[in-house]
Amino acid sequence: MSEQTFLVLVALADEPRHGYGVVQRVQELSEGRVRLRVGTLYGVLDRLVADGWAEHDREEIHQGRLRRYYRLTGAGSTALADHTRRLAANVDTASKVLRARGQWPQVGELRA
Amino acid sequence: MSEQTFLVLVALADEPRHGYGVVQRVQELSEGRVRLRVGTLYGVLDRLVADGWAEHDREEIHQGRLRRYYRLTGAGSTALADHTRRLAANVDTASKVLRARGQWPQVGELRA
DNA sequence: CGCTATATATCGTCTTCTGATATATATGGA
DNA sequence: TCCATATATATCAGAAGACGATATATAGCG
Repeated sequence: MSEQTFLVLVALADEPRHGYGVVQRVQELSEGRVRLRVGTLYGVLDRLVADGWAEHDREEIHQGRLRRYYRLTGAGSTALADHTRRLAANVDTASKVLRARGQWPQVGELRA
Repeated sequence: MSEQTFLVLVALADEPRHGYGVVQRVQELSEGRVRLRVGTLYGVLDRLVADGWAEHDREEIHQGRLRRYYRLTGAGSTALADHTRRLAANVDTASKVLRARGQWPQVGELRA
């Protein structure tokens, strides 16, 4: 799963959001690192719906503009949890190797 | 950075390895989850060298078969550390949201 | 009146992963 | 002896996915 797809799932896990809202939320969540392009967003959203990980929520007219909301499904939530565990395992693996190279904080080092 | 590229970097950070050795190490590191195809491996390796994240090490004949070793560069090591921090931040972000949905262990829950 | 933000959607291109294929030697079992 | 499997390299076509560009349209601000 790409970082883009992952962050869209996190954004939707928070609460149902419309496309543009997802773009903004992803930017917030990644502290500005990931600026989701609309071309990417709609591709991701379509795939999530096709895979049963997200579904259409309501539609709203907000200040004269249409907002199409999406919400996370149970399967999507489970997939997100699974992937997060996978990422955590990778971080664990990498930090062990990096620690041996002196490129990762030793235990207690941050408190020193 | 894809999980494949990430795990190749981790495999090389450990010690210099040849192509086939990387495939095996990645499988170990991911506990069997990621089975790197050779088509993927050589593409990743070529890109790492082109980006200055890995470089050719020695060549050896081992039991009549050629082994072409690759080693991680300083830039590669830094990139790996950066990406690992990024993954850790994503895990942190996702686990907060999942905890609110009751899909992530609460603090202390694992010890209960 | 024009710029920026909000909001949707599509399309071609590029990068990257996958699966298939090719070649070759060593090892172990039938 | 023969065949399958493991080791080891490399290439190529196809598919998936991200990106940048583009299009359309309204609201708000200067």
